[in-house]
Amino acid sequence: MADVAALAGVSSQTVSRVSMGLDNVRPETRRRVLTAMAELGYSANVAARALRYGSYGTLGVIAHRLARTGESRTVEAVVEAARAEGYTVTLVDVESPSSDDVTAAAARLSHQAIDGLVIIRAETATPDTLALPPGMPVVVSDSRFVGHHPAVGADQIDGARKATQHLLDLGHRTVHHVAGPADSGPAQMRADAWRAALTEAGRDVPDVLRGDWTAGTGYEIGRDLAPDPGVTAVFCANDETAAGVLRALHEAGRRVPDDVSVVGFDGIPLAEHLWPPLTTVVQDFSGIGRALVDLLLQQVRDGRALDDVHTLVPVELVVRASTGPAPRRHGT
Amino acid sequence: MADVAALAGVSSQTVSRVSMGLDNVRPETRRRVLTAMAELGYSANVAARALRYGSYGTLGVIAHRLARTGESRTVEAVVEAARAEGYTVTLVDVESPSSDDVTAAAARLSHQAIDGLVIIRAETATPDTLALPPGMPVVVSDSRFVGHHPAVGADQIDGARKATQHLLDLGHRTVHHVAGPADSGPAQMRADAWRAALTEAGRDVPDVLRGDWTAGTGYEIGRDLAPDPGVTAVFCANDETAAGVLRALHEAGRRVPDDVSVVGFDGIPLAEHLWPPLTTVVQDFSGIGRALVDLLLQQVRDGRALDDVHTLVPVELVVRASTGPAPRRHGT
DNA sequence: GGCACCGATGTTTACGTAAACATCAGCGGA
DNA sequence: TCCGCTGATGTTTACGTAAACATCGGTGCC
Repeated sequence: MADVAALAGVSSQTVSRVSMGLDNVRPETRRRVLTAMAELGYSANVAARALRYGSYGTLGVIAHRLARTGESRTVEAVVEAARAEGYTVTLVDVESPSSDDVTAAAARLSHQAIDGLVIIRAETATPDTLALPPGMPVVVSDSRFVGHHPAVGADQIDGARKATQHLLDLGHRTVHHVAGPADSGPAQMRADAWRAALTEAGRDVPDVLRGDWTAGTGYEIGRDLAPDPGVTAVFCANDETAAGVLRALHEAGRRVPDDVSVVGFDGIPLAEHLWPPLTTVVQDFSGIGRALVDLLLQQVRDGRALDDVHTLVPVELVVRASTGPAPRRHGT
Repeated sequence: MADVAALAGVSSQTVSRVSMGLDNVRPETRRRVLTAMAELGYSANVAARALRYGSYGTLGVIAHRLARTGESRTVEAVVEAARAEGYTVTLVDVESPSSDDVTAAAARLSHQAIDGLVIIRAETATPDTLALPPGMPVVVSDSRFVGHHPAVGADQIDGARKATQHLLDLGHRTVHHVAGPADSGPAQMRADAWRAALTEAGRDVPDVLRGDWTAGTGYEIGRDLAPDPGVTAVFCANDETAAGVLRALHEAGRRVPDDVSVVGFDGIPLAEHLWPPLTTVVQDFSGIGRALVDLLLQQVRDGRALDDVHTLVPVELVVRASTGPAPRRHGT
């Protein structure tokens, strides 16, 4: 900056004014400064600016298993929304969603230069154990922090109800559920809503089949289910799991949807191109990302904590070829 | 820091020494300072430290369409590798891979606090138009920058050759190719290698079918291909595209692999659970991520540019049920 | 013509940290 | 006993920026 000032024959303060776009600089002076800046390849030092202002123009994001569908799409949306607001995003991927790891990540990040923190799917973390720097604005996505930190989540319950009801409407006597891991909040909500929908309809509630979001366990569970003629409708906690179930059904020679109907959850781009195309509950990940950034920036800018805000993002059931009428039973 | 010093009854310099872990502080003094730090919830201000040192402990990453398979897995690996080296990662997602957008993103990022820059799949950008701050260390992944910036890429050529050869070995007369977008370097390399493999084997080279990495165009192209009995083997530029092709073949009633064999590229987790399970060329994304960070940190730490380093990460052909012997032709 | 005011620009200072240098107490050897 | 050395700690300064304040030349009005 001093070099630029010297070259342009002005004071460093004038350079600062030009670089900040203030208008109380003579056009002629401004031009000289800009020329000097270009010539020296000058650009403002962010560290100094952050030091001066106490803010960084950066949001921290903590995600678990970033490469997973929901995570990467949410992160993409957060990055996008943050950019629109003039913020960049610093990312930390935690190995496990345990509160210890999340706390450690939060600590690492808050020692970094961030103005606020987005926690994506802090599955098992409980509020008591999440130690955050005092005054650090936080939002969480899809978690159990609801009531402790502002939160944004897709309407898991509505989605799971719609999926279950869709299958019942098609004439299936009951619906089996391949759930996500027990320590996941969203998995729990989906399972609960599935159970509630069956109970309200007065149907039998089969045991929950416990998956871990991966296609691999979906496949294994599917192989157990396939020989059972009583299984005619399966609601899977996510699309990957559903893909595994579909594969197991194909291998066992059971036709989809003639013998068994399958529904997924998430709405991954590939869902439409599985075989058969998968009926699924589509989440609006980019809406979630925008809402997260929105809620976070409200706090960052007002310097005020929003404790009990909870934004619910609607979901949509998209019906495709993987679901169909229940097969006629013998003697019916 | 001043508050901590006052509370502990020492100078701020002593606080600094404790916070940096230097050992020339009496244990008793250190204890007092640590107590004061804990009491006040003190943690060092990164901006000031960065200002003092001129380095930020942060790497910038520019990605296009972050939620795509290869991108998110590479980013995850970069984040992981960077963390292992004590760096955090700041992320920018560009809307298009054009050099304009990448340049703008690089400019935005270099105004941010970063020590080095990772560009993932800068598809169309050409070196001439990529204006980077002088002295900013850079690595690129899978791009045409090879020879201008240090680069890391999967061995696209070997992978595409293996895929094509695998199909020829199964007795197929030729192999059709559903390519990625024309402006993508990796797509180009895969198409070139496919063409070379066919030519060397003395086979006909069908027209390239131009996709855009999505399952949607794979499906559309698949619908065009399905009615043609001359099409018995299809090599797709990525797994998503292959999923679309599979769907189109199923809908048209062509059996896989009995009538048509299909090969993908990338090795997404879902590939194994498509129907039928997809033969594909598996890329080692986490290896790529590690190599990128490696190459970048060499430059950051030595302050020296590595101009013509090009790390090639091996790929592996994984054969599954989507490929099989060529169907017997009439009269053979 | 002189004075008050305004816009353009320069000067001083503070942000929080850590290196460099200064100081000071205590200890061992001559 | 005194000197010099060593280790612990304090003081000064610089990093690059921008706010706050100071200055200076010009303009308009009485």
